[in-house]
Amino acid sequence: MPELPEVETVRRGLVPAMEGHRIERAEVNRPDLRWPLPERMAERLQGARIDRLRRRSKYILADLDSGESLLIHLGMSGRMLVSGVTLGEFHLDHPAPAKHDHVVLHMSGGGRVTFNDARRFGAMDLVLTEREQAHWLLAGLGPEPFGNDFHEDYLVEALKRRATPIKSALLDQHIVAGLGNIYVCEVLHRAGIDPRRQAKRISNLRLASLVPIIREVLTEAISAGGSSLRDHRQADGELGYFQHSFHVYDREDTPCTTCGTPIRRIVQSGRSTFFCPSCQK
DNA sequence: CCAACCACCTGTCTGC
DNA sequence: TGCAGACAGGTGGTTG
Repeated sequence: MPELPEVETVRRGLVPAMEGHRIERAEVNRPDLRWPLPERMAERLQGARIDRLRRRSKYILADLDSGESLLIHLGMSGRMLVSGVTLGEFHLDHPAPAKHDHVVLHMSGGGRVTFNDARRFGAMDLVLTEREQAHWLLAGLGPEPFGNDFHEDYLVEALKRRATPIKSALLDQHIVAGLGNIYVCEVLHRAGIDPRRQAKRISNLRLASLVPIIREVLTEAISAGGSSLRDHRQADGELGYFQHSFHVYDREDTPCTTCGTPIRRIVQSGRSTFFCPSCQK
């Protein structure tokens, strides 16, 4: 599922079940996700109250009253399913146990959060909240797209000597955190930039234009509840609908919404890139 | 610094 | 229906 808008959507979906509630019991069905779960994770979680749910890049951080934060990454296929809470008029019933339900958090208040991840590229760890910035998974991350550290001068400086294709540069989490394959493709289409172009061969003006475009695309995607590919659902079971707003991603051979030229698919550093060969120069 | 690969896993779809 | 192969929203790592 998860680029920044999907992770943010998941975070918001988890709030009613988790924030302000205690973890009565942590059920661990598989201790090996992408990496082994932290030592004694179930015991360290049991009884802890979750004071706040935050997001950093594509990570969710659940701050516990024990002074630790539970760090969650969804990888490619990870999902967080919420049940046992009432949202407006709808009660979310507990689902039947499913294949790949690796961790289940039983919350006070009757809520339940199920981490399901078929491919097990996802991860969880516990980190001291006040030291989280030094955590090896977070330490190297670039600025948040919506943060004050992400601005035109920063991005121009970060990109203007890079020989790598702009597509690869924007996927690089050291440069800006949170973009993934979908949103990089969409951003470059909106910016009219050829994904194959070397970052350093793009004018400062055009590089700077990426800042507001990145924010626009991500904002629109978050408003839509993210993108639901292949029927992946959000935390409350709802489908995001930003996929209906894609201009290039997963649209190979369909006409460009701007000029009608067929969208092309190429592979860059092992990932599919979709772009309009006519609008993007 | 960078490109090109590999690794980690499972599920789904396509073409034969 | 079976089967092989390609592909999937991520990311850490090695090699040249």
